Amino acid sequence: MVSMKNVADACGVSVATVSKALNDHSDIGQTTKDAVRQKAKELGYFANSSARSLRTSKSYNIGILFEDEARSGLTHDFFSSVINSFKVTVEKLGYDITFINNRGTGKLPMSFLGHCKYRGFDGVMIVCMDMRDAEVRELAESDLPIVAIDYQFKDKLAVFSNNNDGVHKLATYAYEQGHRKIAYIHGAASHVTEKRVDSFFEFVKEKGLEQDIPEEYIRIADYRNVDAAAKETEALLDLPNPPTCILYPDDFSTIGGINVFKARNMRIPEDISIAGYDGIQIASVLEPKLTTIKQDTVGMGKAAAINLINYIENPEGNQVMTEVLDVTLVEGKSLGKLGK
Amino acid sequence: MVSMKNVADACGVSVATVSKALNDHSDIGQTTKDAVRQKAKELGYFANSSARSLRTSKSYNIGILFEDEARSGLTHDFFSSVINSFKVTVEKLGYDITFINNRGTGKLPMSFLGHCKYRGFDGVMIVCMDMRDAEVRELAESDLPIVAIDYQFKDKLAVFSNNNDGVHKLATYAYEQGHRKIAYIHGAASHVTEKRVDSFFEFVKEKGLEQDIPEEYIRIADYRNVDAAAKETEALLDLPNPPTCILYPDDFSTIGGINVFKARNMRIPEDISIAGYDGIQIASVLEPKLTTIKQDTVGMGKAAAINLINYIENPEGNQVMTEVLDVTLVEGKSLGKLGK
DNA sequence: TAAAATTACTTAATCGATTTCGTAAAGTAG
DNA sequence: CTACTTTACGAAATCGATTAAGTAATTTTA
Repeated sequence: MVSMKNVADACGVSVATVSKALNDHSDIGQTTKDAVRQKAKELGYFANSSARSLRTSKSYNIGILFEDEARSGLTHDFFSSVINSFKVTVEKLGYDITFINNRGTGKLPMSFLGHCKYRGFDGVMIVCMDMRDAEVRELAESDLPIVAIDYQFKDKLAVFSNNNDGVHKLATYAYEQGHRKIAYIHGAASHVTEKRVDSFFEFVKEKGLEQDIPEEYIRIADYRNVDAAAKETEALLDLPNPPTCILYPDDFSTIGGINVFKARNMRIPEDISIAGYDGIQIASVLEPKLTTIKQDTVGMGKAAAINLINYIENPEGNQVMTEVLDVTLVEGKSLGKLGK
Repeated sequence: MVSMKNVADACGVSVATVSKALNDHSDIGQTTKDAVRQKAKELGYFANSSARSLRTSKSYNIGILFEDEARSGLTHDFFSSVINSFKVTVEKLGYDITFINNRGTGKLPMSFLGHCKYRGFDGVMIVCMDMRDAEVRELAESDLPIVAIDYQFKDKLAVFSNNNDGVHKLATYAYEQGHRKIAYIHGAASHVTEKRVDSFFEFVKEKGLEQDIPEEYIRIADYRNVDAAAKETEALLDLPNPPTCILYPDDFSTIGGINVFKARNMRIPEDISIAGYDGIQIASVLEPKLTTIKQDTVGMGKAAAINLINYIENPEGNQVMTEVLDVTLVEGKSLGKLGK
């Protein structure tokens, strides 16, 4: 391995000079800098991050804590999009990303926090975890700079998608299209789900739809679970007084509904109106084009990255601790005017 | 920061003893080991990977080189599934993963190889890159342990999905269902695409279908591009002598075809038969269920991880340098018997 | 019982880069 | 021509952990 020592020897200068030359310090002459850089390239010198961060306590590495309950891992549209945007942004800012796990490195087991300390991450992004998990809490209560997605830890950074607004906007849109009998199949219990459901009930109260929307209209199906969505759709359609519009937990889940409608020879949106949530690619290619709420995943990843790194590099400054990103209603063709 | 020094002082032993105690060396007494571990936990000691790898030249960290031409990044079903499986497996084996980039760490720019040397990765997985890129070549020609997905670098490990077999199997299945006029919309040029197309022509020759399958039946549409697939589908249907069966570049692309058929009131598989490729989740939830070739993404990621780490830890041993994973035909309902 | 072996540590060098402090040489001012 | 700056570099400590080599104390062997 070629080290600064080798370059120094080859140039006839000291290691200190090589270090300063490569890092462009002001107290090294231009001639020397050029010579050192030239030789470094010639010898195939590469800096050593271990040595550097050992000395400086700066790793230029961000940990990502990401574990999907459904174990779909990185194949989860929403989260992988956020993560990808986060990755691109931190890389642009000169940082790398490494995934956090609690399996331990080498042979020794290690908690999430232990892993972060071990790797010396400058900061951490937490996304899509069971936030009540003991190890996650331990991490969140540590002194590390942390940004969480769709969750607020005490005194930590957070980036939210406007979940209240999303469902409210969607339901209101359905209302404006003339729908009153609006059913909502929401995802499995979580902080995000809670907010969405609350916001749906707020909409109901706001429009005085307590009579139109009975309890049976509110159902639950795991996120991204087509079969579960299909099952709940059947149940809704079999009600004596079925809804005219169904809101699904997410875009993917609508496929479950669509299959049921097809089997029953129901047309969208003539016989039944539906809407998804997320605004992932599939929403725009289904026929009819899905009406949905697009979450700004790219914006979320980017904001998380920028706010986190700003916090890391400037811990005293005025920080954006919490950022809420707007969602947008994507008007497809799946939610039509009632009676049209 | 709590270091071994602190633990050593608190225990009244030397730093060496602490190190050995924590690493379970045989020349430390059980009493001392217990005491040291106890104190370490008490003081909140965490090992320091920088110090460790500086000393041992072992990082227990694997670099992943992953850049999608289409810039869909981690949201790409196939690749993200391979990566996820790779991640899970290496973590089980005590390694972390970090993404490689060439934006440089800190402030200095850095090539892919430079980045790998800088971080001291023990090995690298290359997936889904333009393998002819100069920087990729530089990396692939280095002395680093490398495993590539669906590509063979000289003297490096590789894991393939059986691309020849896949298309051949699928086309043959269509043939057995009575189809002769089989069109193939293949993906954009790449090593993988080449293999698949070759294998299709092999099938044509094998069955003597040169007359049935004219040149116009072979078309090109970017992978995962619904619009492009739709366009090519239209073109195929508008031929004076249209095909009875269309093979698409991937599962997602079939949606483009499905939309076209819907618009033309054509039923699947009664009026037209189709098949996808990949076997991602969406294939199993579409109606009708898609006939497709399932690639063993989980197996690929796992094999890549196991072979790479085996190579790293045992460079002299007998290595599995190249592994080809079988694909399986998933019989859906989208490719039917002709004339039935 | 003396010699040999085993046990349980410690000492000190080392990995590669950064950084504070120091200093010789050259330049500038008075 | 002397005194003060400025420029350009070097010496050495340091970050935290590992490990070869050494050593004292204890146990075993002959």
